[in-house]
Amino acid sequence: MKVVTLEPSVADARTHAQVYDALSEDLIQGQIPPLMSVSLRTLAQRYGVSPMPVREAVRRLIAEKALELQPENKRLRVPHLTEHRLLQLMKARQWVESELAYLAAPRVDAELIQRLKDDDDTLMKALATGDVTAYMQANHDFHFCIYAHADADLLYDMARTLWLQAGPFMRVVFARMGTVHLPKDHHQDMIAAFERGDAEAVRASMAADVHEGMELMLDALRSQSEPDKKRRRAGK
Amino acid sequence: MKVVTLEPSVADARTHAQVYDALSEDLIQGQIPPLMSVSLRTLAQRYGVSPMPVREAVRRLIAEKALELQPENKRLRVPHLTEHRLLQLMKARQWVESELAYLAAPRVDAELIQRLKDDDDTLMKALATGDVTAYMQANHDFHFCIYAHADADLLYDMARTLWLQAGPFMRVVFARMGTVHLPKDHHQDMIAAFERGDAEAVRASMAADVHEGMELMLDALRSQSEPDKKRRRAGK
DNA sequence: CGTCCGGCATTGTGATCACAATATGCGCGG
DNA sequence: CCGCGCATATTGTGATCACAATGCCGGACG
Repeated sequence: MKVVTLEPSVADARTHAQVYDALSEDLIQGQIPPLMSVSLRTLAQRYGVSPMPVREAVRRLIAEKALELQPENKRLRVPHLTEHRLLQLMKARQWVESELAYLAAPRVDAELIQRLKDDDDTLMKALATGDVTAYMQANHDFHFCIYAHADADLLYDMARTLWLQAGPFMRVVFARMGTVHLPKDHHQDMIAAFERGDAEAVRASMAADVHEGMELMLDALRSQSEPDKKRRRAGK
Repeated sequence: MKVVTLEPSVADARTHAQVYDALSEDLIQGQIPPLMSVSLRTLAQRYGVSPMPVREAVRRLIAEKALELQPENKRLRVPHLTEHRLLQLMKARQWVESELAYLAAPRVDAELIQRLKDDDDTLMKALATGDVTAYMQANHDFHFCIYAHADADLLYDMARTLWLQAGPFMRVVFARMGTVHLPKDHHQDMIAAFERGDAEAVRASMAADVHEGMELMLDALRSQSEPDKKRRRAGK
């Protein structure tokens, strides 16, 4: 596995925090597929640090259910999403993220609007070119630069945790879909609602957007049923 | 600080998990007041283990925001609840816990009903005698034996995390109130709704119960304003 | 050729040590 | 009596080692 230099910008930050940031970004972007096994020493080597800070970062990610410790194996891996769990994720995401959008609505400024439009642009471009990574990135940025304006750190962290859980599987789905399927652009509606200052419409758009995205994942989960039990390993 | 032997029943369980369980129970019960400083070595001594498993347990509790690492000090303590944060906690608790109650409604059996009645009994007794600890315990049991029936582990864990954050402050408030103030018994309504199988009524009762409890905490937070800046230490 | 089994490598966990940063407590000077 | 500064203790963090448990791989046997 490729060695990644982890954000040398803030040398002051604690190592385990840097590892956490790097690892969680990889997970949200879906760089590490579901059921992939990882190990403390492997990750330590990957990020060029000792196993110690990795243990702390991983412990936190386990608490956030972005990683799991298999009870029988006691080995570390990226969790698999069951339909049952995905349904709960959908409910939670719908409430948390529509609430966040609702809270952000009265606080948006022209700068945010422009940024949202730009993000949506790059998102559409990524869809056109079939660049899954760019799509994931743009979609993430679109949502979270809204949430950052809600001035609600607790809800923000809840949303982040939920994305952390959905991330790996989201990547798989969108990669499979080939980015062909673009159901309807709730993002445009949302931007328009922001410009009108219509908080309720913003909330509805966000709920619809999340619902549709998760519905896609749900379909993919149901269709794939039981084709593969492949347990990919971390080694190069 | 008193030394606590941590659940010798399951000797197989990992030490850090036992420490986590013990520590989180103490926090939910409000045994450790807000702004109390703790330290890895102190806790290790308290539970009779080495600092290592404590580090892991604490790391998880930090992730769940039941503990915080002061950015300036880099020292460990129980977080203080601001009004801003408490409002978010209230919103989140209302949604998550009323949803859990709603999901549990069709799954209740006679046994659960009886247990809820018993719990409510001991809760009333605790109120009468002014036993804050017993009240906290009974109230916690009442709520979570409902949530356990919802078959929704993700939402259940969200609720647990929210209680973890509210716990220490809840204790302070109820201790101050002297358990005198008993606004209205939503628990009775809820039990009745469970017996009727009226899921919507259950949801409403739970939302009202949570709302009222948090409103109490909100009042207490506003009234106390800025009386004390005491920073209690962990030492005996 | 298939299957079991035995040894080796790798895993997570816990303990202990080192270290820089900070708080704490004591004594001195005012 | 009160504030201030310095020495000491305590803190979180990271590194390294030990160990039991499990996975993995290869050879031997049927």
